[in-house]
Amino acid sequence: MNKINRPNSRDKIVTTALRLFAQYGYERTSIRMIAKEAVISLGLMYNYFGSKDDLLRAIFINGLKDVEASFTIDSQPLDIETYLRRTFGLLQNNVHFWTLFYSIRSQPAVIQLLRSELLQWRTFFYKNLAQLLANNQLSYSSAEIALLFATIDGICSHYVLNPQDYPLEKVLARLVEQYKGT
Amino acid sequence: MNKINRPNSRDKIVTTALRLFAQYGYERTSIRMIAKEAVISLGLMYNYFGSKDDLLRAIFINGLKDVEASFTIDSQPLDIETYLRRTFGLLQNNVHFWTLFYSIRSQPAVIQLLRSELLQWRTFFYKNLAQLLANNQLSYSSAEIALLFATIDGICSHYVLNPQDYPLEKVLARLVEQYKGT
Amino acid sequence: MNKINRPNSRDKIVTTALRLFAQYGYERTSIRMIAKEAVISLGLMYNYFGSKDDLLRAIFINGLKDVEASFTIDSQPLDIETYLRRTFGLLQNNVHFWTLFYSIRSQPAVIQLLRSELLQWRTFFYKNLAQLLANNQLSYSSAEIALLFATIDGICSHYVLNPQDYPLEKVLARLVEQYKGT
Amino acid sequence: MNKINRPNSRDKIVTTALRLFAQYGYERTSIRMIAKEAVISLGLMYNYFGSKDDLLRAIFINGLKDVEASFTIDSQPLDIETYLRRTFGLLQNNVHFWTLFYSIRSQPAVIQLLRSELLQWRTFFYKNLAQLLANNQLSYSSAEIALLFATIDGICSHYVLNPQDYPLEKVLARLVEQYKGT
DNA sequence: GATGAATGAGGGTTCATTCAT
DNA sequence: CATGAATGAACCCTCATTCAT
Repeated sequence: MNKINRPNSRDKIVTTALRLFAQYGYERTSIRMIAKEAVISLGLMYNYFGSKDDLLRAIFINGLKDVEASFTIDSQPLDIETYLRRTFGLLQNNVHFWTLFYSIRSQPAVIQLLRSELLQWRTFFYKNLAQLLANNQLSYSSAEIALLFATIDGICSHYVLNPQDYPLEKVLARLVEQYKGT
Repeated sequence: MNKINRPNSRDKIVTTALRLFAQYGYERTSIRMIAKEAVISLGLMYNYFGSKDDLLRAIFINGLKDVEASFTIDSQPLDIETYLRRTFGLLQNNVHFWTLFYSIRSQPAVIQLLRSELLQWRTFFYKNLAQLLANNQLSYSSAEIALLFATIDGICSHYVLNPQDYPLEKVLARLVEQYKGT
Repeated sequence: MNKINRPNSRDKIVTTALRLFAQYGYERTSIRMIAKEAVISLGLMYNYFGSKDDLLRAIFINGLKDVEASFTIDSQPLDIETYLRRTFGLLQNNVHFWTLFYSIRSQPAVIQLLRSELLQWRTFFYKNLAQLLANNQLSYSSAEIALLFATIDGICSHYVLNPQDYPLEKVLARLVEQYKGT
Repeated sequence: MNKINRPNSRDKIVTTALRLFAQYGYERTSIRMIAKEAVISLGLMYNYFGSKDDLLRAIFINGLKDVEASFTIDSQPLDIETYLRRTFGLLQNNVHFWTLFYSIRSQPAVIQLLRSELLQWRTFFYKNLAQLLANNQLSYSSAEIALLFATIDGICSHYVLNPQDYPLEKVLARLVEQYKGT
């Protein structure tokens, strides 16, 4: 939103594109669809973004910024439950983005566009998890981290496949138990 | 392969398509690319499959058949390690297929084509995991199953993103420990 | 024509398509041919019409509108000669359209697209003929109408097969005689 | 039919092709459809005919032969009613052929293939009609002939558009009246 | 900033035709 | 005679992108 809540064109484009990309997939969403849905003219997108790929990249970078923001404000260590709750909170706050994220992460063609962003995300996540395990007096071998990473990522990807029905809370509880109980 | 190792056209199409779908993604792989790569004519695919979608479906169904085959031959219960080794063995035996699998599972448009196959796969996996946990005197609440499912799925999806470097063996060992040690 | 005689793209498409459809037949006229002949780009047609079928339908509806317009302006009954002259006048004014009309009316595949338009045309024509015969104190049994309809339709179809040489005027005169003389 | 009622392949091809051409149109009927419907192999048609166009021509020539045969057996003049009944009899005996005939006669592209046959048919018909009118002490100006030709042709073309419902008998009766009564 | 007509490469698909068997 | 796998030109259509207004 820009100024007094009047969404400007750029925001309308980004928001609409994110929604449609998530709903139909990046490739199946045409610029025409976005323009029609956002009620703007066909060519306007090119005033703000160089290409469709650029638009995707902008959306992506923007979405990942939230992650970093969410985890760099703490001065003191988080316990596992808090950490997971915050992670899944991000997921639930922006389901469209994470749906897009997972629909794209495994697409070899598109992945090229976002190589550095994805790498950065992965690195950030790894560091965070290492810190988390260390802070909680847990083993933090690379295997342990990779395992926890895979678990969290698996949960998130399952969640976005079916947000309505996924028992996120229960799975979270069980995961906390597993790590707390050891 | 047909007869004395001479691959017939249908097999060439399927093999090539699987490889290219995995490499470039389903949408970005054109029938023309497949024909050129398989060194056949443009129209030949349509002698064997009704459409590009049909080809994908055939590849998919075929790939998932292996999973079922691999887990329905046992008369006695498997322990966790054996089960995981076999699962990851399938993954490593057919990396192209599983790359395709993960590149498609989150694509809303394509998912429609394969809804029933995906559901079947998920159901089969769930039942297997429930059985596995029960056989090994472990809790098998739905949360526990969902958690283990997400973990295995997460590992697999991470593996196909980078088969060369992923420390599959170590992660597997750690996962076994986690479940054995409890 | 748009404004000061500068034909806009839509008109160019419609005019060119009508000419080519008439000349080569609907099926044998490709979108590429139309684009090339109209000196526009290949895809432009799709800015104005949803499909090739849609274009045909638009041309058809437009052509038939003229018929109705031409016969609904009279407050008083027409005599046979006037009626026939007007009918054949329409034919001569828009030979391309009527050539297309007759090239399509008997094509089972294409006919589906235009079922309702063709039915409407036929109904309108029938009503007109009934009125005409009644106004001129002639028998107007259904057989009489069907016969006159077939005669006029036959003349028109023969005319468009060879507009240069067809003795339309003489045939018209003879037909008028036949009905006047009875 | 060949020999003792066992239709040979050539006949099966011709019969099936005629039916399908009439039903779907020449362009929309593929060689594949014919082969499948005739239960023969895809390539067999090319053993008997040089091309799809050749097949059409053969069907056409064959169908028109019947017309000539039907009208060259008489040693004595026909009266109008007999003549018309015989003409419409041919129509009703081979609706498929005449449906095809009318679906093709106005198609500019296809007409080239059959130019000489169509011309021959028209000439034959004209001569016949001239003879008929002369024999029945009627005017036989070229306009009169063209008019009668158009009328008969119009009736035939209307008939094949809807053989079930067309009031052929009544129209015929009215036409006879018209010419007898004058 | 904003519009939308115009472009043309490239997509999936069809189909007449050939030819080795 | 008969088969059907194989070919590739051509078809309709979509879409990212440009640019004059």
